[in-house]
Amino acid sequence: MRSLDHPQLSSVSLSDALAALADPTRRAIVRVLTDGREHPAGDFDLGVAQSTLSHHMKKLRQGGITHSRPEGTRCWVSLRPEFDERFPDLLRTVLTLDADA
Amino acid sequence: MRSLDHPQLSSVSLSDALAALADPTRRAIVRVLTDGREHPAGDFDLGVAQSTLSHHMKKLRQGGITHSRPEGTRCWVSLRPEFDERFPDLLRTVLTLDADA
DNA sequence: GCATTACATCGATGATCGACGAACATCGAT
DNA sequence: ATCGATGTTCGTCGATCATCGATGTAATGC
Repeated sequence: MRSLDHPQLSSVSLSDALAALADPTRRAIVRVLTDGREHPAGDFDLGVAQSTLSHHMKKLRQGGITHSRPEGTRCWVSLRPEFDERFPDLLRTVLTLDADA
Repeated sequence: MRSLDHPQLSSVSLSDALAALADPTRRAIVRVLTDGREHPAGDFDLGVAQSTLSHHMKKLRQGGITHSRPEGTRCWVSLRPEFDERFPDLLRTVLTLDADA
């Protein structure tokens, strides 16, 4: 798999990040990733077509939230640790609210 | 002016709220409102047409973030205090990040 | 009454969204 | 070399978005 685009965190706007987090499917992905580990993209069975999942992964990458590391036929996804430095408290706050909802 | 629609806070989803906050023009409106006072809608000169501003006001209402109170020919806009109970810390976190950006 | 003010709503436009299936690319295994 | 598995990308769809100008509406002022 060709390597994937990851924006510089400095070029990710708050609007980008919030828009990425505004979708419940994507928040579900992020919640899984909060265990701090890398997950194969196929781990996320969220009731959408595979191409749709790939679309959401792209949005999360572009929002600076996740990192995708292709390895062999698989694609390992994890949170970008620098996201928390760029937007402190945002992820924690949003995920906490989501869990309550 | 006919009275305006304000959703029950319980029926506002986190997705609704985040989508409302994902737009920079709307965040600019919210930031002004954090002084805790009511502002006439006309106070917000954000470089968009009047109809566009009205559209953003509607999105903020539907996101449960603001309250619009028509009085005479004017429309007084303020933050909904219950929003913070529904989504604790969200507004503060987002606005803090926006100010830094 | 009539004009003005302040805002909402309508209708249109072009962009983007989330969704899908199909096609493509890459890799591991046979 | 072929096959199957894993994901990305493409093309398309209907829906929604942000924007505008024009129109509608209700209250105020003359």
